[in-house]
Amino acid sequence: MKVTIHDVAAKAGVSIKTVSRVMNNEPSVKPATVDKVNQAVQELNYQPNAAARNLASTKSYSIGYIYDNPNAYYVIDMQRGLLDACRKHGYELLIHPTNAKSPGIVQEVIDLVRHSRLAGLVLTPPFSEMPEIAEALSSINVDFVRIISGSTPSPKQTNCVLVDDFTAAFKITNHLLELGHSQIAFLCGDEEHSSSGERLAGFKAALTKRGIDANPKFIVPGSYSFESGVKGATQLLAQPNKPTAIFACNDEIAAGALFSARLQHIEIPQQLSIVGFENSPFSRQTWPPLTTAHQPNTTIAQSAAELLFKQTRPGSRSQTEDQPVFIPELLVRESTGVAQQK
Amino acid sequence: MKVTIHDVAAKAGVSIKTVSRVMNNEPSVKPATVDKVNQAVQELNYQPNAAARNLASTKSYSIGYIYDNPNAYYVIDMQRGLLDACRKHGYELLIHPTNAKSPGIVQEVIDLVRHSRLAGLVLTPPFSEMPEIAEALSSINVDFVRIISGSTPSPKQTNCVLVDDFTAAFKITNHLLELGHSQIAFLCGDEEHSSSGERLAGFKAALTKRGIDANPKFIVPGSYSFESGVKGATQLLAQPNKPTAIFACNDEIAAGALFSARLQHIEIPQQLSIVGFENSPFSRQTWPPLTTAHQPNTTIAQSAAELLFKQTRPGSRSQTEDQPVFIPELLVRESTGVAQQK
DNA sequence: TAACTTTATGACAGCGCTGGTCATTTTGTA
DNA sequence: TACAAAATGACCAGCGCTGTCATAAAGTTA
Repeated sequence: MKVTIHDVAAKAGVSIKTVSRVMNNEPSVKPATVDKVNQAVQELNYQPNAAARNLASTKSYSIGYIYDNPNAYYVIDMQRGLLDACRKHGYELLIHPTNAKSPGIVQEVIDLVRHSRLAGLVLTPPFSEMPEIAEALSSINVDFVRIISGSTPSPKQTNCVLVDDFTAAFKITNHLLELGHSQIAFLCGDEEHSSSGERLAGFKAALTKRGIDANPKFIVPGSYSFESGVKGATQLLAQPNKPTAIFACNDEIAAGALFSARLQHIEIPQQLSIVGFENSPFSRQTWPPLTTAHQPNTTIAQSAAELLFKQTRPGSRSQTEDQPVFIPELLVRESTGVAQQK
Repeated sequence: MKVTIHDVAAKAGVSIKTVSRVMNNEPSVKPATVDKVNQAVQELNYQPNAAARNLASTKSYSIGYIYDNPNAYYVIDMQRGLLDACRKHGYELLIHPTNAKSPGIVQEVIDLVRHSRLAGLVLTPPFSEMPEIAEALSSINVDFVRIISGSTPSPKQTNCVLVDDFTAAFKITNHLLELGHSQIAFLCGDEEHSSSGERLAGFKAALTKRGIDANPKFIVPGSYSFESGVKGATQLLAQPNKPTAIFACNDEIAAGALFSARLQHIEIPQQLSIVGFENSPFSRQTWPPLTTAHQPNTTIAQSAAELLFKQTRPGSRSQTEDQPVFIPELLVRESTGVAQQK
């Protein structure tokens, strides 16, 4: 019922020390022994007692997830992925909701790490994009992994999981181009979020490749909100020269755009195509459902946690020094259609 | 920097055991000693090490929060409240996302409690409404607190935090009645959720009090989703005898109803009033913003955690034996207006 | 004031694990 | 076959705290 390291040792016919070695990926254990132990672990469903490990070890066995994201769905997904990875490795996850804009945020993070003796931290936007946090953590020698928007792994930032918004946006734009659209507008998200810039860049690149110049009037600044989508789309659709498609920087903006179009009795997708980004739950609930880009947040989170564990326990085997890149995947639904003939 | 119980003991001039007693509100410590220790704790900014406590104690210093709620906003709010309470009492929070409908769910919960040695559990719907879970937890002697829909504290269930959906629904309905509406329809949520039944009951009670009979055709079964709202409202508005107001069982349904009305060029609130329930973030983002009932989820969660701590540590002083009841508060926004003259 | 009960406090073991040291066994290599 | 190298075990201390039980201080009674 309560499985301890002793039970595993007995079952595998080795000493507890060896079990400990296996659990911690320490070197100089024969592969055959590793297998034996792992099998016993499996059969007994052994999970190391995190409290005991934390207490005994100078290193710690818990990682932290700091969040301040109005997007609850994103947080929940991330959490789940982190939790999965933690469970697998016998780590604990400490969640810490906070306010990214609070002036004492850096100190708060440091205190958290110190007090809870965290092995490391997973940072998502906006924290992953705050250089002062990264510097502070480095200076006190705490490992962390950042989930950021980007396409090209750089040797400098080995501790990053990249979400390739650029390529995803490129693909989405291509989808619209293939449907015959050439008058495509872009509704931006918050400027501070690099994801918005990356997506815009991917959008522009796809147009350029087709020899189309992005119409500056069709690029509307805004923020990641429904209201911003309503406002942006209303503005666009009031122009004499209307776009035939709108690329919204995320699903909320797209929902706003959808709403605005509906108000003006514009048929979707017959008269206007709209795409979103993120594949949030409500992108399926709009009418028509949104074409969007799916971000596998749970998987991304898992991968971030794995990367963190590798850093934290350099002794571990399978040292594939990789920097994961995730490309959100195009998800075609009913909000996009063939471009209207002029 | 790393303050332990020994430091506090030295500073206060007592043994570590006494410090431990004070930290746990154990009886039979002289008030003067308590003060001495507390002062030392304050001066050193001592916080007990949760890992060590968990390891040493048969009881544990962490509580669990099991969730399977598609409503991410709800989960995030609950989490925050639980976290606040935990921090205050030096507890840890263990979150466990799972699938409530999985056949092995009861065993899973038991395993979780056993393995992580939880002091107790906070249950929200749907878990709080599953008798088999409550029974299983009772049988293995694990404390838990349920957050459930209800209005009258009962001596039987001392371990409940009540959310008085009945009264809140009553008030919302009154709001509509006061605006002159008499033809009010009700869009139900999932039947399994008792909240839907409670809200309906409150709705009916308010009508009855005004001498109005609820029109059975105006009570539409459904589920807590946008689609359900679209469907229900479409059905209602297709009838020759249309309601002048719709009470949606939650904001998502209300958003769906709003959407349906908009499709049919029905002006809100001039031609039709719509109310939601929950005050979820997007109830502010619809157009017009929804009149709704605000549920203080974070506060509710805090109170649930406090109640749990009291159960877990019966030794503690200030034993106010209360059963908190929260009444969601009417929040009037722009989706409701004076009833149209016929 | 002695004898006894109650209350307050302390000494000590041990929770489950890791880290270190050293001895012993097994394996690989010349 | 001899010897070095790798793999494993035995053992101990200790992480910071609580539980148990023994002991000291205070309060009560006759």
